[in-house]
Amino acid sequence: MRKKRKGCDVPEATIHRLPLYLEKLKLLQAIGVEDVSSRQLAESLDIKASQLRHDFHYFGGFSRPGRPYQVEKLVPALEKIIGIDEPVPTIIVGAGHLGQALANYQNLALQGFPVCGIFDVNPRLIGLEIRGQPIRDMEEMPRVVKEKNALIGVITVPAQYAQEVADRMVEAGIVGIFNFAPTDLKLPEGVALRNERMAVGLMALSFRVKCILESRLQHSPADEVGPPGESAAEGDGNDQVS
Amino acid sequence: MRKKRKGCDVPEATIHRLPLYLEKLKLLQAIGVEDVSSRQLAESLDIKASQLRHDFHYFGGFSRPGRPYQVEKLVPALEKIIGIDEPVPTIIVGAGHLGQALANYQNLALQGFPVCGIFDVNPRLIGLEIRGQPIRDMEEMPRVVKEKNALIGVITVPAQYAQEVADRMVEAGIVGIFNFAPTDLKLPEGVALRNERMAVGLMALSFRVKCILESRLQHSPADEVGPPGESAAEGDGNDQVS
DNA sequence: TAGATTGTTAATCGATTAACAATC
DNA sequence: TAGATTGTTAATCGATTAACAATC
Repeated sequence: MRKKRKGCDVPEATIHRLPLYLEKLKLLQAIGVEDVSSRQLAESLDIKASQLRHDFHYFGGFSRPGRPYQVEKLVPALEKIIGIDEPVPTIIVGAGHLGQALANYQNLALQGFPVCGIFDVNPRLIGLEIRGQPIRDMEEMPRVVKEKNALIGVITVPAQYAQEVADRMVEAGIVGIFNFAPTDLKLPEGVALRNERMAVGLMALSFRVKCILESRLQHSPADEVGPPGESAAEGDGNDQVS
Repeated sequence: MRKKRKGCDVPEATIHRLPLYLEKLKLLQAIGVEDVSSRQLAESLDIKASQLRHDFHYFGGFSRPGRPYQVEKLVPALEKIIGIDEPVPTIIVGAGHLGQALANYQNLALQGFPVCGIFDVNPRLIGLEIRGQPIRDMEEMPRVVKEKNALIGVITVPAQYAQEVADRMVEAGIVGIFNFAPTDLKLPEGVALRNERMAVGLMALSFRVKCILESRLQHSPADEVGPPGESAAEGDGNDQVS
């Protein structure tokens, strides 16, 4: 017994690859592929086969050794691991442009996160319907969370209200918070947090863009547009320079 | 001369921390703080001071040794490194809910990414104004990119159109692509890509939520809601279990 | 059997952290 | 000077990759 705290001491990097594996496997499933080897699957994701097997090894028992993976078995196995083998009821607090956009985004439900409540404090928004669902008064949030057993809460309010919203979510029983507000939320133990900061992503991209522009200047001074290359690439799920 | 390809061989992890440093420093600047030590700054971001200094060391010359950092100097230095010392003109292709939400998000411009064009192919959307800017026909995109010197393109179209949009952006001269569509884009060399997949983030969160629920069951079987803890935490900019 | 494949351990690589001389 | 701080190198840690026995 080394470090076996539940089934949860899995590296961050591995956790972030699980959804990518699942996505690719669902595509294969859709076109009727039955078996897939670690080499094939890894290749299509631009990673090493040994990394994929190493990742799967944290959970184990996806295949018999010597035989490739069966898509039909691997898909539900990954869904179980990720925790979306049954729908994860999700609420959205903040019915501004972003909140409404998310509520409208049908893919969320398809991927296992049905929106079971949208809330705001703005009386002008309350009552509006989005995909058959009314925007509700924030006061109703705790009741809805309990009724629908909502587990995940998405925060799309302005930064100054985010902490208060988070506190009320936690009190209502929300277990995971998906935060779009650019603030550092303080949460009690036993609540998961993921910050989704678009500005951070844009700035990382900007850094690369700056590097590319600089290298263009070096290679072809006085050119308006650099010469287009040819190679292509996909990444670890986020970003890279092609 | 070991590995000195331009100024761009900086670890991913470091690049992603730069925006966080900048954000915190701007907050300090706003409340009139003049000097800040690596220890203070690192503490407020829940990282080690040595990591912060190590990160800065890739660029160097932010302070004289022995003296703390001067906020007034560090802010513009970081902006320069990230590439937002002057505004980075940005276009959005796809004026659906998400595209409109982003176009409305004033913070983008404030953080250095003014939206200089919003495009779609849907005639019902073309002509609508968002914050004084009309949604334009996709055909106009190349012209606008050239006129405004747009560098970054945001893709908020359905997945099946994303590759075509990306191709046209690259042809028009876009250097960095911020992709919200859940597809693997193939890009020529010399174009930076960042995928912003909300589903991936939600699934990583779901994994944690599942772990938390399991551990609650272990500790207090037959309890409806686990006992709230107390500690708090901030992360590396993304996610963690508190 | 021969070839292909997995699960699993060991080797490599890179990022984080610690240590400390140089500086103020 | 003594205390605090940085820049920078070395030590540690963790994640990726390679290797290979076991299996089909």
